Amino acid sequence: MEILHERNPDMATLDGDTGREMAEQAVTRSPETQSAHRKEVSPGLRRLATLTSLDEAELIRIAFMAERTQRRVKARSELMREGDPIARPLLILSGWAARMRTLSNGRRQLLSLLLPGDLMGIGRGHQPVALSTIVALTDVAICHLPRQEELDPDSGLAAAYDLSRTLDDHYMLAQIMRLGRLTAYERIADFLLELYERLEPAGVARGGSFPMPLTQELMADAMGLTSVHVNRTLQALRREGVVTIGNSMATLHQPAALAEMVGHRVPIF
Amino acid sequence: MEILHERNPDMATLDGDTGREMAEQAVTRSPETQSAHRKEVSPGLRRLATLTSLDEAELIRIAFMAERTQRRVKARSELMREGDPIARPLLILSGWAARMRTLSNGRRQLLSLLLPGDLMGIGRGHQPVALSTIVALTDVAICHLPRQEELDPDSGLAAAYDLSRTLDDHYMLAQIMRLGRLTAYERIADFLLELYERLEPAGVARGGSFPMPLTQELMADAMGLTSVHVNRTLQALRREGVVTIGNSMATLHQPAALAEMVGHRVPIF
DNA sequence: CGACGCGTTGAATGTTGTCAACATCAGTGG
DNA sequence: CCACTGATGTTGACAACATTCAACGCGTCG
Repeated sequence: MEILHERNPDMATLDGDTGREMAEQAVTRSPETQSAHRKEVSPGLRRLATLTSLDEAELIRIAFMAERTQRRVKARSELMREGDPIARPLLILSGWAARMRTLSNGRRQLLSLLLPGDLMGIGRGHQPVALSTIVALTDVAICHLPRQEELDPDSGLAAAYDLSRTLDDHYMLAQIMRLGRLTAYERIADFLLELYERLEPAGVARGGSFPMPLTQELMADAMGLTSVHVNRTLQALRREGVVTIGNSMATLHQPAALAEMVGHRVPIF
Repeated sequence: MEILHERNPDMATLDGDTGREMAEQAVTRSPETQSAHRKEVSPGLRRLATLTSLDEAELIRIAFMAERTQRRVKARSELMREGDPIARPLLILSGWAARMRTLSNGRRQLLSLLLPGDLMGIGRGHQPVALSTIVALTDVAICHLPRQEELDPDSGLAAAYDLSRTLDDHYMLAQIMRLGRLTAYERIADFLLELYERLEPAGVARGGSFPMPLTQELMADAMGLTSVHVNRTLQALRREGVVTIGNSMATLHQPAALAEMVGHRVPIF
């Protein structure tokens, strides 16, 4: 089994770099301006903007803050360890991370995924503490965002925080359903559907296709299975033409039909 | 399979009755006053008071509000349905409830338990919506509490809301670990340990013993197993002298040793 | 080249689910 | 008071699902 976890990575090393033109671009983004330099907006900011309607001034402030506070983290390093105090909210600008827990005997469970546009540490109360270790699954870019108390309660960002928490909960419940009551086949199908659904607003998924950086072993840790069984189940899904996986990409060929088949549910908001 | 769910019970029927002397008693409660009428405080209020230090004035207000707004709900009825708006926070004064979801084919999963002192609808944002149906597993008494926005942010109750949310999350993560990576034997042991741990501050568990109103089928729904397998696994636990179950009570004989054996973790706060 | 991570495969084993039957008990109504 | 009913717990035989262990291919990277 491969080993994740490498405490204290270069979290504090590199600064800005991709955040360069974010501010202007964020401002530029309006429903009509669909192409051009719009591409350069980070997936995380794009996804954040889909959560609520953010006005121009807010977008500028967020984009600047993202630029100023951006950090890059290498795959496999720990973003956060269980019990750590969380000083300020963090936004995932790009890359994948996950909350995980490991048992003494080595069994490992991925608790929830953190994808571009997801927030960490907007939790609960004034002294939030990480409830689980967070590991970067790919190279990840993150930035700080204002604490909830610093926000105008009626601002778009405050609403985005609220919605983000609700979605977190929704996906935790989905995870519980998967692990408790779905077969391996259904779990994987449901999981892939969720990935597509969550990546799409970040602008990194289109037409049923999305990046799939997870190894089969990590998928196994996410689904409470072994990597061998994930492998065999993926083969079944491929054989049936449901999905194509390879080259770090996945494609769902009949998302709607598949969702129907495995009873996949989308968030109700 | 037994059918839960009975939409719209007599939620709106009976009023106060056990809440009679709550106010005085709540006030009376101080570390020294251990016995006497103290017994009459509802498990839910007792548990709530253990979450943070509530000053006298706060206790009085809460106890009065509990008395004024108390409702009783019969076992098997729905307290709330997925998608319902949640007008105000609810506190469980006594009895057990659960968040559950059912799949089209009848498979059912208990997502999380709600025990005396647990809160519902302190969720997220200003327009919280129930993410899952909530079913009363036993007869339940509930009451309203103030909305977070109505509280002094520095009050003990606000702190209790924060802590309650954190604990909710903790127990959801525990549920994910159980379902994803524990064997049936470990799941049940871990679950029983959690029950004891959560019921103790409500004053309804002592010396390893606690009320156990769940049928084996409900335990199965909680643990992602079948009732037949729960039955067999419970027999193993009994045979090994780990637990005694019967007469709607359960007793753990070596909680500490059991926790060690199955790697059970307690909340870190 | 060698080491390593990752995906793949086969065979054997283990765990959990399914189906069906029966025991017990509490409650219900004749 | 008894027969009936329904919910719950229990058991056995069997099937299905998932894990384990071990091995190998393939590509990447140093």
